[in-house]
Amino acid sequence: MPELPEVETIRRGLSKTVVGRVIKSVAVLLPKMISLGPATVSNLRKNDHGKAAKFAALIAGQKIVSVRRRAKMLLLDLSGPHTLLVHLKMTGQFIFAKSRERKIMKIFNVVGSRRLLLPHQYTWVIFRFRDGSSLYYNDLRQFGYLRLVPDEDVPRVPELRDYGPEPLSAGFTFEYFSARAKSRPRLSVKLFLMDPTIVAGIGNIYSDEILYCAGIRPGRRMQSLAISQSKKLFSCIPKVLREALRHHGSSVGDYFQVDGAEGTYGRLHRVYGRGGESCWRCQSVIKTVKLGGRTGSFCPKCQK
DNA sequence: TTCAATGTTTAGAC
DNA sequence: GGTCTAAACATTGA
Repeated sequence: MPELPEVETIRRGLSKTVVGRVIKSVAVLLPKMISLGPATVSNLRKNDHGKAAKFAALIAGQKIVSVRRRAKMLLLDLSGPHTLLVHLKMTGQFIFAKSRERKIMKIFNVVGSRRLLLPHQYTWVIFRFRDGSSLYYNDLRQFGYLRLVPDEDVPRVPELRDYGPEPLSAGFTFEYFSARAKSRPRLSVKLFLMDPTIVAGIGNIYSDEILYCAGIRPGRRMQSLAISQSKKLFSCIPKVLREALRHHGSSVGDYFQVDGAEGTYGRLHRVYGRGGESCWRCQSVIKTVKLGGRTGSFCPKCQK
């Protein structure tokens, strides 16, 4: 569930907490979560035990110099010649805990919630710093990964290479947006927004919210959009993402900030996750539609 | 016991 | 190459 606003919030949290700290040791509790080199997903499934030891040995003694973000990927620059790439996928979390004391946090499952003590049954990697603080990587579904890559190989990592422009950067222009729209005329507008090679960092939550902002139904084909709708859609992308960022993202599912706090944007969702409820603007019942196996929610009156 | 749901990314068919 | 479908991953609850 972490999308651009959530991952950027986590990046900022890591910048404030772990940057400048020196890693004393790393505990890898589930070797399949980590990998070495510019590997693709197929290599991630290999599960050799030497891998975890090598991973830990390469990281121990390193200082975290900075934390960057590209799309939904986090890049932790280490003082040595490696960068740690982290993708949280659906349920990955980074939680920072001062000193050695275990910190109480919440893990929210798809339905319901429980409070668990850290480290818990979904903690897979623990970074222990020289000053006694710790950074926990938790991942209920185990879909995320931590990949240690030599600095010179970072540009060759396939996902990083293929990402489209950052929607909050100057490189994301209306000219680019319309050119890509022209090349995918039959694609539904929701799947267009969610395609990471077109624009980075947008998933199911924010594609729904952006389309509500733009007044466009998720199933509309790109070629059917009027110029005015195209422009509105383009302007809603940074508008919605920046608004979500101001609220530290949406805590639906398992997303939490690095300090364990929730993101509050979920309270402001106009359509996502609100199928069957009424639209705040016009009171119509929010409908849902399946597109490419994904559920999209929209207001049938506010969105055309 | 089976199956749908969940999100991202990749692979394959047409 | 565009477009669509399915699969992989793990867990949960209906």
